[in-house]
Amino acid sequence: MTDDDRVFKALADPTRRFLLDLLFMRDGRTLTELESELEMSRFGAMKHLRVLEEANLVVTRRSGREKLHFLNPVPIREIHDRWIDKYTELHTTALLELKAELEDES
Amino acid sequence: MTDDDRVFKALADPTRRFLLDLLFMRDGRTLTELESELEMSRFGAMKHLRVLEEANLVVTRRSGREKLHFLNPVPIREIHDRWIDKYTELHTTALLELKAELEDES
DNA sequence: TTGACATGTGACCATTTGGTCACCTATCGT
DNA sequence: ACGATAGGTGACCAAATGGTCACATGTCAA
Repeated sequence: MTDDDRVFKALADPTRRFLLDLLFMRDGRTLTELESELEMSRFGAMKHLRVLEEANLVVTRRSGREKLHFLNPVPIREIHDRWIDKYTELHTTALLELKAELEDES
Repeated sequence: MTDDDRVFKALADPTRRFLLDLLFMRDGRTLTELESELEMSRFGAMKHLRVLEEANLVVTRRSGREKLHFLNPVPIREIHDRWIDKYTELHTTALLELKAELEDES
């Protein structure tokens, strides 16, 4: 399994994306705190966090019996750079802004 | 299935990422041309292209009996914007440049 | 030191996914 | 018209994935 395979497989699950959303809002949470936000057992949450950690999307630090989780944005940025050409980036941004405007109006 | 679920599931497979790489290099290819680059049957390739199209990562245009495929960068950009904070973006870019330098040296 | 708490492991099962095939429709060039 | 070419559908099977549980380890606080 390659590095980028791990990243994309990790992002493929909605629960794991939700965990990243939680950490994007506030970093440094424990497993127990994150698990309380999910609709599944602690074991399910732990399995998902492990996948995120192996993909390097989440980095952790131990503090006594607690394990703190932090979001790492680097792999996300690498996805962007893989398929967004520097020269078309401005164009893509303009399209996104147009889309946002249209959705605001509707 | 939500829009972003389709996008991430589509990106989860290495063959589909390779198809995006091919289209990133050169747009407007037919199914037959893309299939010739893969190690699988035409049906496999077609199934993958269909998934990419339903995720809006690839858009198509018919021309006679041929179907031309184009890369659409918008969903990729949306992934980036979901977890990369405008304020930390510069920092992340710096980290990536550092990483690239280290890999060049090794 | 003892009980409660935070985290970790391996086995297990239901569902989803990747890939192939037989067969079909539509369009091109002669 | 007709063979060759480009693309499309539904069924099918092996392998991977999401989730749970019984059980285990390490750490805190009184």
